[in-house]
Amino acid sequence: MLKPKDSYHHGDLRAALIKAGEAVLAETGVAGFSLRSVAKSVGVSHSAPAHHFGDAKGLLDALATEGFRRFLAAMQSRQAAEPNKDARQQLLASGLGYLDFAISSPALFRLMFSTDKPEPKTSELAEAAKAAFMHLADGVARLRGVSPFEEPAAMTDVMAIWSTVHGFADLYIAGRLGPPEGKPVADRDALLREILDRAMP
Amino acid sequence: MLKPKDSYHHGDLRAALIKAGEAVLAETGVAGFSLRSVAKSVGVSHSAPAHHFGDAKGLLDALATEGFRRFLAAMQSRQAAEPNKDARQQLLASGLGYLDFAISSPALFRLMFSTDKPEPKTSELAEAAKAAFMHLADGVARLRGVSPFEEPAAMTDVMAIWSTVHGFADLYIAGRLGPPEGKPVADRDALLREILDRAMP
DNA sequence: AAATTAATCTTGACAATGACAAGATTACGT
DNA sequence: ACGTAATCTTGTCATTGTCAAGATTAATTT
Repeated sequence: MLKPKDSYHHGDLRAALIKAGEAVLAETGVAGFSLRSVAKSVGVSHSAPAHHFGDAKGLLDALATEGFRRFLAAMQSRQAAEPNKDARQQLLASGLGYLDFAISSPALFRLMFSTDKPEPKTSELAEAAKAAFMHLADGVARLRGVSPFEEPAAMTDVMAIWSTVHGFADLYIAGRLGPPEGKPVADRDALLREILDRAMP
Repeated sequence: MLKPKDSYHHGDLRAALIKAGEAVLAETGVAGFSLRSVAKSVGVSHSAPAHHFGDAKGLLDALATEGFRRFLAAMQSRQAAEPNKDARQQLLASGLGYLDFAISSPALFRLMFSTDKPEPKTSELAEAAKAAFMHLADGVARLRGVSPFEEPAAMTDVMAIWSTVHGFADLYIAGRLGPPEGKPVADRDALLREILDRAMP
């Protein structure tokens, strides 16, 4: 898995482009994102990414896919920190992980939710996004004791919880809910807990 | 205020560019937006917009400013439809107007909240955005009988309500809350009412 | 092991774009 | 009427996405 930089073939270009793409996205935002800048930061020609991702949208889709996986991992990580709590506390913990991810990767978070919902075919992006959604649906199922896909009231809970945490995260990273910097994690978490608690009466 | 197309000066180019810019934004999204395409659709040279808006960000800021004004008008319009209701129903009506705007102008809505919160200087964008926020703050003040700027609990209400309706709108226009098309307005409104109601216990 | 095929990456080109500079045309104030 | 400022055009350059053609290396077959 080495990357001999003096050889014609890179060896692991696809992974390197994704990694560099995330860095460019984090630094410049989606506006300053360009295929050529990513290629340059990896040290390959401007046209090398095309073979792995097709066009620009292909690389952005790959970044969003990787983003959804880390997004799910962030929610699970917060849950794992308090394994013995009840379903409600587990669901709140997921919400905190949701916010963690948005704050740690705001541009990627925006990218993931800016594109229209991908076709539910067998695309990796659609699968990764669905896995994250299923995490929420499972959490509500445990809270209510019934699947949201069978009980409309539980699906309403899903939408209420999702809307609340998503709106909070989106407004937070836009700097519209308070001072962009400074608020310690404890306060931020407590605020989201209180607000999110209302969404699951 | 006529627009003699055969004269050297346009006469009302600034307004025409904003109008055309909104059309381009609605059709192609922010990704396909370009200064030159807007200029071409108005029938002026590719460099004409620069004198009125400086660079591309200048035009986008102007579009966002106009967007916030119509955004506020959409909320007030829904409120005006039921003038004799109590503060809670008025606030819910504002939320429906929030969603109305997001659905009618999704690309513009995304633009308005995608940029970082503008500097609170005397920019028109910051003023228009603040006016929309003040509408929400006033609604909560009427509901609770105290200003959110004096009572932290009321400010928490503001954040809860804003997060909920914003998240719902953002997920809705991304096609993630249900079928992108088809749902009649009545169902959509009823769903948002029920969810938003939880945010103001 | 040698040859053929496939995959990977480079080079070159083209049109579209944002930004800038310089000039042409018109409006406006004195 | 004159001079100044505002408005708009033309021309240019660097950057970008996309495509086509070729060079290099890896994989597969024989």
